[in-house]
Amino acid sequence: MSGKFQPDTLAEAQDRFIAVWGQMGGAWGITRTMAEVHALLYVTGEPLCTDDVMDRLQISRGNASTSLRALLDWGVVSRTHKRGDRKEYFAAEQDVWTMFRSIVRERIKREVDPLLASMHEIRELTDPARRAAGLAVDERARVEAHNQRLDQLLEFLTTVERLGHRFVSPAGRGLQAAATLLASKAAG
Amino acid sequence: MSGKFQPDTLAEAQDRFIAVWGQMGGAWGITRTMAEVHALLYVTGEPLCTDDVMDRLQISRGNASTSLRALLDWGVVSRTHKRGDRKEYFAAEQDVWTMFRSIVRERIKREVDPLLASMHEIRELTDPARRAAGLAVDERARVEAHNQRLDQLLEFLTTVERLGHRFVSPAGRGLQAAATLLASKAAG
DNA sequence: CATTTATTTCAGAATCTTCTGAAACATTTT
DNA sequence: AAAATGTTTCAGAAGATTCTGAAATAAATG
Repeated sequence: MSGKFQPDTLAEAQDRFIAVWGQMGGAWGITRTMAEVHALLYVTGEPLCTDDVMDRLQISRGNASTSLRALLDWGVVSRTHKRGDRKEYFAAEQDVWTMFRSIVRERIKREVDPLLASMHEIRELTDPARRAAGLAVDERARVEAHNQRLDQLLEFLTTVERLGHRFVSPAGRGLQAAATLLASKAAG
Repeated sequence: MSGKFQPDTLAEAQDRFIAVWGQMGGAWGITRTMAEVHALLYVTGEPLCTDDVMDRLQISRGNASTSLRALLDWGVVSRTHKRGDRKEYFAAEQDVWTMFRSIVRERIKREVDPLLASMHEIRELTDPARRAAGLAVDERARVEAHNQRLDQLLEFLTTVERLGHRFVSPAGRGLQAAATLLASKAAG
């Protein structure tokens, strides 16, 4: 016993943060391990090499390599090197808003944009100019209601996509400020 | 052949929408089937019973029941009845913004709030007033850097949580308008 | 250019998630 | 209160995802 101070309190806090962050990753469609690796790099604050990650998280080399690569692709982690050391080191982006901006950018690119493209294709299937000729009136009404539903969704998704782009763009600092303000207690 | 008009163009458009919406569900942490059931109810626009869902999506009764129940819990689908019919029918919320508001409300409640609670707990582990006494200076510096990182994240998550609440609240129509405006081409 | 060191890849294993189908439960009708 | 109809639950099966570990590849060193 060494009095009030536990020498590994910091390590414990890190571990718990890693666990919680990993859990969250799972709920939002990225793998738990990938989120854990990110959490480790973020909470550590300094560059770690593959072996550091393997040892701390108790995962295989393959898994560590794959997760680090994925984090690089997302743009939330970058490579570094140490003088006189052949290994690669990895460091997480330390600014939370910048990190979040990267995540938004990638998710729009990977999920929203393809979804919008598909939705436009689907919408064209029932484009009245090309398809409605010769329909019975009730069928025509059904197609029109369908089109209204798709259009509503398309408009919504387009708004989301535009907001996202604006947030992500260099000028998007403004949106960050707006968000902070809108979320403040003052803005009633 | 019946000329230009394909009698099942509507059904094809619905099926493709269901597929695309289901796929998206997977990427955002809800099950594909649940998203498909929701897509079916949304795109159909009228109440369907369990058997309708089973037949159209080719899934088991258990799966249909569970998915519908989950959608009810999320608040994006509601129960209905038909006169002279003992079955329950299910209809999706038809307003996209209302639907999205429900999703945001639930995700904050289920994922952001618990995350914030855990983060506060973790932050307290390294609360300087209680823990820093008697640390070597370098260790103390490390703990302080750690605390700054957690605080940054906590502040960010709190902003997200507040924005979400404001969006979801009855007064949140204002935020919807703001979002639409900010995403418009006009707002340069 | 052979050796050492570091990184990536990927087939199969382990694990986790989702689905089925039948039994249990609930409700309404006769 | 028995029968008929509709709904939920859940154990095990099916399926999908993630992980391991060793082989292949790449890069640096002497």
